[in-house]
This record gives sequence, C-alpha cells and structure tokens, in this order.
Amino acid sequence: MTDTSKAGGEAGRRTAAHPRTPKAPPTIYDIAVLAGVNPSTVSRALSKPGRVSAKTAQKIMEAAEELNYQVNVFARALPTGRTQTIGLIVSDITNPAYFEVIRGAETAASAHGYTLMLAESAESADLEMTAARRMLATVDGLILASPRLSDEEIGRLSSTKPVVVINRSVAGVTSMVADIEAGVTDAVRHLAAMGHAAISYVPGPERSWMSQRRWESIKARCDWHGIEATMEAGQQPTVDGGRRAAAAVRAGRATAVFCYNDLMAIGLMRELQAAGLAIPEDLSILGFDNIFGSDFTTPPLSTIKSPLHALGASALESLLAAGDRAAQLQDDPALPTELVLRGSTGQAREGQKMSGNSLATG
Amino acid sequence: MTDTSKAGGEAGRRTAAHPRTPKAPPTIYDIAVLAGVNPSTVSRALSKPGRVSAKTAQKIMEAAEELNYQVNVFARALPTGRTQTIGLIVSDITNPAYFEVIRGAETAASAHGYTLMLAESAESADLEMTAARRMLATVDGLILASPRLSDEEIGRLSSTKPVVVINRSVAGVTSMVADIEAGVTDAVRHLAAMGHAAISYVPGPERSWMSQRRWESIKARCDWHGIEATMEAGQQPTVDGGRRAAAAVRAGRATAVFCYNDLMAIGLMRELQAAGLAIPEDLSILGFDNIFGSDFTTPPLSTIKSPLHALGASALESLLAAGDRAAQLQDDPALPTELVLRGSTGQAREGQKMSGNSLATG
DNA sequence: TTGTAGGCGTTATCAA
DNA sequence: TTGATAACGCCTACAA
Repeated sequence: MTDTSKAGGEAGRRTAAHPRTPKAPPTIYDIAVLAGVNPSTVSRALSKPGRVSAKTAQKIMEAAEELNYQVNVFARALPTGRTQTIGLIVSDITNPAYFEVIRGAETAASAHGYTLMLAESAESADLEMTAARRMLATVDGLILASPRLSDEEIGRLSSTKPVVVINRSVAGVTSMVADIEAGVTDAVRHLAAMGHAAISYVPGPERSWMSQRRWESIKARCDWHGIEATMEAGQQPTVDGGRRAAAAVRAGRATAVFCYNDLMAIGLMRELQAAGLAIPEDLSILGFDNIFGSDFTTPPLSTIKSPLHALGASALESLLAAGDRAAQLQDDPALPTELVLRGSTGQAREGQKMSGNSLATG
Repeated sequence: MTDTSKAGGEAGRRTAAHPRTPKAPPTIYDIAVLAGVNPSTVSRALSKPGRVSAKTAQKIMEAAEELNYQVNVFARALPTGRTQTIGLIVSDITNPAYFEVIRGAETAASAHGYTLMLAESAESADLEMTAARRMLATVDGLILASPRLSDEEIGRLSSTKPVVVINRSVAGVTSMVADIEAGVTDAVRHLAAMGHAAISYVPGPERSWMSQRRWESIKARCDWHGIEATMEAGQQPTVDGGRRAAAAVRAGRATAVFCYNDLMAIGLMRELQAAGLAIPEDLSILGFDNIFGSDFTTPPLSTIKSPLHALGASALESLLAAGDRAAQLQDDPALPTELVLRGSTGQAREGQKMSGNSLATG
C-alpha cells in the first residue's frame, strides 16, 4: 500500500523544507509552498495563463522568479508528449545551400518559442532513417530537406508526427517546393538568345526528387525553344561530383550545361578549366541555388537562385500550423526562383570543337 | 486513497489486454506481460545487460522485438536526468569553418550512441546564453565553439553540466584549442623570406578569444624576425567585416595582412581588388582555417589550416570522458595547424605606394 | 478559481 | 536473479 492514501498528494514528496539533496533544482512544489498555493495551481499558472486569478498568478510568478525555477522538460513531456522542439534533417551539412534553410527554420522556430534540432544524413538513406527515428522520439515535428528516403518511408514517418518535406513531393505529406519555373524559363530564354542549340543537364543523385524536377523543367523549356536537351549520368551533388561529370560533358555536343546545384557547377567548371577550357567561351555553365562562394569563382557562376531562407521558414511555419492543409504548396509561386546572371554564361561557341587538353577520366 | 494499495504495481495500469488508446506505443509493461516477468525485470534487461539471467533476457528481447518497442526517452530521463544527447553551439552557422567541426562532433557522437543537438548564437552573446540555457535543460553536456560569452558566464554554465569550449580558454573548463604556433611560425617565416618588413592583423570581434590569441602569436613571431606588426580595428568575422577593413589596411604601410579568418580575408581581398589593387603584387593576404571556397577565389587564398574535424571530435570525446581532466589541452600539439600556401601571398612590393583607385570609406 | 489525486513510462531501492 | 513499490516532476480530469 502507499502512504499517499493517508497524507494526500504531497506525502512522500520532498518539500522546500526537506530537500532531498542540497541543490536539487526547484520544482512546482517548492513554488507552491513559497506562494502558499497548491502545486496544480502553479502548474496552471505556468502553462496556461488565464486559467488562474491575476493575483495568485502574480504571487506564483514572483516565487518562481525568486527560486530561479526552470521547468523540467522531461516531466512536462511525459504526460503531454510535447517538447517544443522541431527536428530538421538536411542531406549534407557541408552544402552551403542549407545555411539559409537552417537559419530560416531556426529563426521561425525561436519566434514561436521552439527549439530546432539539427541532423544530417550525409546523403545516405540509412543514416537519414536512423536520424529521423531518433528525432521523432523527442520532437514535435520533423522537417526533411531534400530527403533521400523513399516515398513510403516518408509516408510512414509522417504517420507518427507531423512531417514537412523541402524540395520533395510525397503524396499526403506537406511539402515546400520553390517554383523553379520562373528561373529556368529565364535561363533557357537567355541561353537561346545567346545562340545555344544544345544543352545538357548534369543531375544529382537518383534519390533526389528535386534533381529530376529540375531536369523536367529544363527539358520542357528547351523543347519550347527547339533546343536539344540531354541528360548526363547522375553524380553526387558535390564539387567532386561535378568534376566527375567533366569528361562526359566534354564528349557531348552541348554548348551550355546546367548542373543540379552550384557545388557541382563549381566542380565541373574548375575541372574543365584545369583541362584548358575557357568558360564561358567554350562552354556556358549554370548552377542552382546561389550558394556562398558561387560569386567568387572565376568567372563567377551564373545560377538560379533559390529562396532558401523562405523555404526553411515556411516549412517550419506550416509544421506548426499542424497539418491543417496537407500535401499542397508544390511549386509554390510564393517561393520563386530567380536567374542570377554572372560570368559563367555567354555566347554559344561556333561550330568548331572545344579547345583544351585531354582530360583525365574518372 | 489509491487502488494500488489493493492490487499491487500493476493495478490502474493499462495492460496489453486493455490499451488505453488503440495505438499507444508499447511500454515495458506490455513486454512484461508478454514475457511473463515483472516490469522491473524488463527495465533491467533493457538498460543494464548482465543484471538479468540470459534466459529471461532472451525472452524479454524477443517480446520487445515483437512489439516493436521503443524506449520513451522522457520517462527514462525523468529519474536519471540523462538523455544521450550533446549540445553544440557555434557562433555562426553560415561560417563554413564549422562544417567540419560539426561533422567531427556528430561522427564522434553517433559512434558513442549519442545524438547531437545544434544551435547557433549568430555572434550574439545574448542569443548564445539563451541557446545554452535551453540546451542545458535537455542535454548531457555542451560544446561551445568560439563562444562570445564571458568567462564567468561560461564558468557558471559549466557548474551545471559538463562543458567543453573550442577555441577559447576558460579557467576550470575543458578546452580544445588548436596549436596555432606551427602554422603562424611557418607563415611569418615565409613572409620574412619574401621581403615583408611590415605586417598587419585584422582581428575579429573583441569577444573572440581566438582572435586575440592569433594576434599574440603573430606578434611574437614578427618580433622574432624583426618585422613590424600592427593590429587594425576589430570587425565582424564575416566577408563584410573583411571588406570594411580595406580602407584601414590600405592606409597603413603593411605589405602583408593576416585576417582573423578566411571569411574576412576573402572580403578584404575582394574589396581591395575592386578598388584596383593587385593581389599579391600590391599586398599579400592570409587567412585562418582553410574553409570551403578559399581555394577558388582569384588568386586562391593562402591560409593557416585548422584541424576543424579533430577539434569537433576531440571536444565530444573529452566531454564524454566526463571532466576527468579539466582545463587542459590548451594549444594541444595533437591539434596542429598547417600553413597552406596558395596565390594570395608573394614577394613584398618595393618602396613605392600601392596602386589602385580611391576606396570608398565605410 | 482552486484543490485533490491519479497517471505518464522508466529507474532505483529494497526485500524476497 | 527477480519482484514489489516508491520516486522522478508535471499535467489534468474531477471535485469543491
């Protein structure tokens, strides 16, 4: 039997007068004693303002202040399951494109009193799943930026707690996708005006929905302009991945190349330059995102800028708006991309073959 | 009175036969029923292997497997206070220098079964304190990378839970600092050999201990070589901060400039180039860290490379090693820096003044 | 508006 | 080795 049956809710509890250990952090019981009210009143005053009289609320706040009280998030989470924490998983923490996504999400989170928990999948579906599982245990909601997971896996995840994906579309899951049409349309029009008649695209990983999406958009616009569009083999979405695409690009007839992202575009450009090609004279190169550093290559990179900050912020906002409207927002025109023309694009080279030395394969 | 007094520990609990809600996650009580043992035995089997007979452990594991059991981290944290989570606060998430610090910490964390929680202070001591407080409530330990907090504040933080600082030295707090001497020694020697007789240093924020440390090291080496060394006004440790230092640098007589970090070095270089100066002919520029992008400026940046990954990993390791040896490891020779010579450094210009147009002040 | 009392899922302390 | 039971700190019907 329990002694609670004899002395009520406070029996067996440690009181302000008899702390169990000298420096245990104060609890609502300590506050209750100091303010001369019941612990449950303290709880109410602290978590649902308005459900308690102004006077007692005042007393309680002062007592809490005096004791330097901090809620125990575990104790709070145990009955409620809520932690005021949102998880964000990015595919690659070393991709500067995520800077602003993270900042956007973090800013929006703080604004709502939430904390952001960050993890990366390092481009691995397995690691992503592990991180997602771990986070879901702790977090009120999850944002997946450019996930490498399958649709089914994401769907399963989202059945547990609210999930929002960025740069991905999954049936039944809220999704934040930039409207790439604006940027691609401008870019292809520009290329057409510069005389380019054959364009190629270097995609990222196969698991990247956004890579596929970008190709479709480019293809469609090229068709419209009567430009030949071809797709190269997929690569890792990194500087090295871009480098590896160099040989194939050189072997083709395209006079302009879109890369899945700026990282790849930079890698491709540098590898080509190392082999003696002139950019943009021999080849025009375009990236996506407009990341840190894309403006200090030589030539500076032309790119299609993504609304990275807004993507992160909107994802978080719509997560907090708690799946009211699910699975919408695809190619949201409120998240437009924009062509940023710099030095890596120019007039199409004339009929002759590219100059340059032979290229190491790899 | 409670009904527990009549029916023992399981009374009033929801059982496998009578789940409270249709799909509530399984608990150790469910496992206990399925395995025919007491819940406390399940707890032991799950959290302290070896304290239970192999046979029952086996049964329990199978039951857990079958129910797809996941521990409730809050429930576990309530009595223990431990969460298997480590916090990492960086001063600026958009500084690529933290890429590898984060990766290093994250890798080491996963290797030990810990999860990393990341936050940034955006170069603000207030935000840093807020983030630190929030994290300390949840986390088993905290890593502060280039903190902007005062020594006292950090000391106070570390009295709560284990804290490790990176690029900072605080009495009584474990600290991971790269050994900058190696890199600086080589750099100054190189500059001396190239005929530089006056060097200046563009520091970062005053709150940055590392910035001060770098200056001391540079000054000491310059003294040794009989080179004049001056320090400019402090700036934000960003590309813009570097730009803002351009006017002062030009006004001085130094023929070579160290910047607190690569971000600033890149900003300074670009601002100077925009004004018509030639790098390195008119001025040699050096950064610290060797960040992403420092090799694709024109000229590529010479810099003193920091062991970023090792810093993050060691910080985490020594955090888990739980303050066994506190406040050591300053300028740990196991974490050496290294001079990376690229194109932004060269022969000192001769007596004549720098060329170039007038420079906007700011 | 405030108090009472039971429960959230786990660990830890005793006994058995 | 295993079982019983009291915390852990907070929330929340329900009652007053």
